[in-house]
Amino acid sequence: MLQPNFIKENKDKVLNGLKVRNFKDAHLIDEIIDLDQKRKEIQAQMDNLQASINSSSKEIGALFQQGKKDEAEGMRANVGEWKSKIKILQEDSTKVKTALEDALYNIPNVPHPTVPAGSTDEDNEVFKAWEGEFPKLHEGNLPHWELSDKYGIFDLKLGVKLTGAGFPVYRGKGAKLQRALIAFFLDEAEKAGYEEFIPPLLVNEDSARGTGQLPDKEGQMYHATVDDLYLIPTAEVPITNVYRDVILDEKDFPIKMTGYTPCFRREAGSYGAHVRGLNRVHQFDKVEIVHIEHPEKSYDALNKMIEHVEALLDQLKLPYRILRLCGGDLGFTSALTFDFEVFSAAQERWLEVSSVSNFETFQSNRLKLRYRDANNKKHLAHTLNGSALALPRILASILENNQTPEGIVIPEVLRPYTRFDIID
RNA sequence: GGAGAGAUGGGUGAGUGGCUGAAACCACCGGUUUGCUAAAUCGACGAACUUCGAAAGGGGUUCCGCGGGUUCGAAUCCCGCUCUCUCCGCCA
Repeated sequence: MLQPNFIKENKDKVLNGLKVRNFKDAHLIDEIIDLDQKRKEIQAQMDNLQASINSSSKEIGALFQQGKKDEAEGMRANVGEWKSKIKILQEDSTKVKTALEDALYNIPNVPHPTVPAGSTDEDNEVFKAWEGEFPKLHEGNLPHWELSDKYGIFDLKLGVKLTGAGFPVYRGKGAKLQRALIAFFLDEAEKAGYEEFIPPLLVNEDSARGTGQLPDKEGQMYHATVDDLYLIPTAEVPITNVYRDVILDEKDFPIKMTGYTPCFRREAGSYGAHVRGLNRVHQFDKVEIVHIEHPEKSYDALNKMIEHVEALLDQLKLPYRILRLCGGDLGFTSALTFDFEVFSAAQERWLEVSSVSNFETFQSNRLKLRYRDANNKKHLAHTLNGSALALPRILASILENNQTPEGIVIPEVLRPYTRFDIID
């Protein structure tokens, strides 16, 4: 969520940013400025009345003590009048604040200047193309879901029986490979200086609001209504919320956290083409990395996170490319996002496996995540996160790219974890 | 799930209707002192909104778990909620 003052002071910048996103409701900007002004005016009136009440109350107390009841009674009448005025103002104030908040919740983050204009994923910029070789597959190669059936790696039909569509059951060497990937990703994150967390998989409304899943993406989360908790769609939510309502010291930066969690996404309305196999599921595993940074250093941090994800893909020897998301494809809360796509050779498709974003102060404003500078002034910190990495599509591309007539060859870096080198 | 107790500033903890944004102690920070470490001593020390100011800083309002109520006046009284702790039950 943007701050009203920021919007007021950077109106042109905000409007231009919204244009890059193809954002239609630009009128909300003026509305916000007006509502905020109105809010201040009402508040000032209320404060003045309250100040009068407070000082009168003191006098009344003194008068009673001195036994001057008549004078005191007279002042009580005034106070009563002021109180009813405040009550009326209070209602206005609530209305204005609600309207202001609603409007603010509808303004997405201002894109970074390097974000290209555009409306769909076709307008994303290829930031780094793949310049190496693409895997050459043997005759009769198969997409990963058929490989899975052949070798017994994961079972979607069994998932339907146990839960429903989109809940894969990994078994045998498939399960071990999954565990190996998680351990590999976590170990690499640890080497890069991230502290590992195992957070709760259910979060409360405050947390979901803090990172911006609510109210924007309510329909994407599973909601356990009896206890009013949400299944996390990504570890970003609990891990970033560790620092909700925290005032950091400048020297605490950078804060680097990682965690493996299953992720739950309803993916409402996204059935159809290209969702076969593991391409899109309701529950998947992911290792997430989160940075909390000083505003001046957050883009350096973003670069480091990109390098970290690249190193993972290099080590797995998967062909990948990096996209800089255009305004239209950029997430609501993000200022700049790079997507990583891995080439899955049997489907001959690029599959998104990671998304690395800088949210600048958009999340920290909701989170009330601040730091004190050298002069003891408080400022909002910057938050960033990225997948490092999301498992299902990595698994899909490993299966497809590494298939041979003899079986599926395990990438070398994973063998210490799997303790087998082929699935046959 | 049943019974009871509690929730005050970074921590411990006082405060039961006005003099309390909040004692005291500890921690943190700044100064003085000291052969070093330590100790001693003095001072500053919460947050949000807002207003004046170039800034330093000053003013107003709000905040003692959250929400509502009583009252001229609430940390203090009343109601609802949430959470924590203790005991019992159940249990990986």
